[in-house]
Amino acid sequence: MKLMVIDGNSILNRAFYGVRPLSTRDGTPTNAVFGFLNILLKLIDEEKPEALCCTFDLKEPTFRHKAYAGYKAQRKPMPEDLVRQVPLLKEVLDAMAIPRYELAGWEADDLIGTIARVDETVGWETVVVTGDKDSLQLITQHTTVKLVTSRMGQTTTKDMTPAAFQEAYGFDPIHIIDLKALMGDASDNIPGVKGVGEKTAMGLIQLYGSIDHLYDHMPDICQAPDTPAKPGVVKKLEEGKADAYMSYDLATIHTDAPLTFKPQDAARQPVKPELYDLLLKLEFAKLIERLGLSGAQEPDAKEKPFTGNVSTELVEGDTRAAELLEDYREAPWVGVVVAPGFAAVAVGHWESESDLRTAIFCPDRLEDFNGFLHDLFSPGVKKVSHGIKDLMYALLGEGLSTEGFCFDTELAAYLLAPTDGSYDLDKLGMARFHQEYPKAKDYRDPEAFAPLADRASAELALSAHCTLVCTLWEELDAQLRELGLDRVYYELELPLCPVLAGMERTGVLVDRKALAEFGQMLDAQLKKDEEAIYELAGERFNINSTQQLGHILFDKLGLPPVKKTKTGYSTNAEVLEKLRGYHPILERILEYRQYAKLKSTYVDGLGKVIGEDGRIRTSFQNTVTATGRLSSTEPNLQNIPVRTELGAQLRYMFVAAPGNLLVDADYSQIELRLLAHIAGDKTMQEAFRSGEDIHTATAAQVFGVPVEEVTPEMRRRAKAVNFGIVYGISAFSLSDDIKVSMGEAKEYMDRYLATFSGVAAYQKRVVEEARERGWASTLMGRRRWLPELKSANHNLRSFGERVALNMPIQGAAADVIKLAMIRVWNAMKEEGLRAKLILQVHDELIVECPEEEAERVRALLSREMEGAVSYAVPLRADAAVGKSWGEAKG
DNA sequence: GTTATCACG
DNA sequence: ACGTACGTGATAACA
Repeated sequence: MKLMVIDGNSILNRAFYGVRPLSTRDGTPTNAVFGFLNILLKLIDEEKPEALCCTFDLKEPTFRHKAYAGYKAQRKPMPEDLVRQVPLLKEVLDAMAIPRYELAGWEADDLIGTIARVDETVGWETVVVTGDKDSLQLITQHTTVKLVTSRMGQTTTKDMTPAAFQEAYGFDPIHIIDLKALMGDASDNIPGVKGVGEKTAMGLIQLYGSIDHLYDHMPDICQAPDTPAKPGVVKKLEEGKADAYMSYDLATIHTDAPLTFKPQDAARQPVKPELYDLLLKLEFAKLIERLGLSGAQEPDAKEKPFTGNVSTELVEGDTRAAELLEDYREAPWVGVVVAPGFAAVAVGHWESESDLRTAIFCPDRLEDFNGFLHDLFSPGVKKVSHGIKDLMYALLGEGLSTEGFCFDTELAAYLLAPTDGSYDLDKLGMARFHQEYPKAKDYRDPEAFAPLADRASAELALSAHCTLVCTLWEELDAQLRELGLDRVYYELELPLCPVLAGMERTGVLVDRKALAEFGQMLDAQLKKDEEAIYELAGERFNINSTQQLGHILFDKLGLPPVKKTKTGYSTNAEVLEKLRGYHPILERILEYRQYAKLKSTYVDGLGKVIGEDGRIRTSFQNTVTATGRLSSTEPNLQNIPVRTELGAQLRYMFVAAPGNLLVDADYSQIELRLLAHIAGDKTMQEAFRSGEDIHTATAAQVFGVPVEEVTPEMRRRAKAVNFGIVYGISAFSLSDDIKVSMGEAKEYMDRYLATFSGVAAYQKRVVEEARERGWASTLMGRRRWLPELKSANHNLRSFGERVALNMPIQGAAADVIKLAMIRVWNAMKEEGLRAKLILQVHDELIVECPEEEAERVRALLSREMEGAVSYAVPLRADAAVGKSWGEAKG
């Protein structure tokens, strides 16, 4: 029989620092509880203990530490956000029927020790779960300690058995007390022997085992062969003997706490019904699902989404449909949810203030249905939906209009919290109404609609989601206005949706034949490299495996490992480049890697998604990035190679259709220009107005030489500093990037900030402001929440500061090009052009148009992009025409 | 599912 | 004392 005892404070603490900040909608921090429960569930899964309990420290000064009053407690106080989660966790544990043990005057370690001792006497095994090494002394044949470390949401555990401990420390677990007696433990206020540190103490304990034994051999420890004792240690040990024995007592876990405990008391029990409500309150939807919980009773009336009634109607027959359409035309808005392939459509609207009607239309008679769709999606019916860009893409495929959409709940939820990651309707409903809703996949998946048996539940989901859209959107709208996000929403994001849907629908033509030939060439090269590599390595292995490659390079060939990853040797391009001169295999591997990347990701990857018409249709995600940029998936067309000559050949395979041309326009240095404007830095603004290359101009300023005397190296460094400034750099990273000493990097940055004093002042201002407000924002008001700035974790806080520096710049650039896209779209429409926007790559737009329009489009693109905003520094957008992307760009 | 690598701005 | 640049997505290996 096995009992698992959890060191509550320790694990909660690890979880707090290991899990990114999370909170409920009302601001209650929950990350530590979340992390704790994840660890707990994982361990229960792994260990399957028959009994389970948890121990906690109480705040009072503890029994053991009182014994040594001379040592003042100097433990840092727990951060406020962690303190608040302790009672929450205890509540959850109670609801899970997991007994808690806490005793005034006794440390958690003592309670754990006592529990483990009781277990042993009655023949139970004990697994101690903790993040602290203090408990290691409890290890016996029947007691193992699971050491938990948690970082970036990843939990790793290490099972410390007597053997594992021996392996790691070189002595028996019980002697960890002796070790601490010598070296002390600052975090536990154990002094140890003055002048004896970890190295010496380890050596001595490995050799002598206990301090008793050590002091018995005291005078001659320096004579022993292989002694770790340096001269002078004997004296220190003798002087510190009293300290050593006192520390020994302090370090000893007491296993005699007055606890009435039997392992049977902690036997696993079913969870209590309260758990569901509690987890709901904490907004742990995933955990509820994982535990298979559901509410025992009907949800509380006040938790209902609204007080009105919902009626759902399955619409059959076009007479009824036509009737309802009349209502929809008159309603100020209707909520619309569509199943894939228009298998079914749910429409909701308020019939009176308290009566919401949802109607589900099914395409039993496809012809009538198409007529219905045509009317429903006409500009006159104002529609609210969830994820309208995708819906518009589908509408375009059916030849339907994309006009008349007045709200998108998904887009709104994204703008309100752009780092949340996903904005499924059921999640939004859960967060708002503390109620469970069907998952979207229930009906979005075309498969879900196919079998007749699933149809009813799919309809139910449709209706529920339609209700959600109807009841959520006005509140989301109010929140947008409250946060000043309404202009970004209504003037930027919403009007961009039809533009994106159109781009996706148009797609981009790919020269299949050229791509295939390129692939064959790569294959041939790959084969050559492969053989050469096997020859040079003396064996065949999987070159794609970093593990096997690391073994060949660093173990077999004996090359010096430059860098390590957490799993082994690093073999990335930077490392291989550095080792290049040492062995001919390295260039081959570098070359192989380049070819392999091009082949697998681009030639094969793109080849797989070319449509029947030869065009590739990416999906531009508008609810993904934290800064407001778009992202491109399936395939990603925003990372097509360009930096190497070989890779850039791919761009010549993205072509215009016969009789057409591509026009490519990109902003020149948009982020730095925006920085100059936002920071109000006159020097930098002037540098841009002078028309000089900005990196050269920067170099001239920073190095104090005339522009003509700027060397390529100076320009390269200035460029790196410019980039670094935009990213919120540290001197360390800059030095790493441009391979100069830290001091030199610091020097560059100081000179840069002295030259561009406006930027320096801005940097200070923007971080402080973000810290005070809790968010960073762009000129147009796009917002990113930055709870990291208040984190107790230094790394997280620094990250928050860099983001506070970067987001307003990257975000502003994203805002500008989004605005430009809308302008370009409108202008092309107004001028009656057949030109079509097809791609956006952050600071670059690509249009396909009939040959005869190309010149006009080129001028239009430059004009509309440059005129999107009017700031202190003019924006520049260069446009060029070509038969292919490569041609138009080059 | 996570990790390492590498493609882009 | 600490750990190190912002934002993305796809692939192959490995657990």
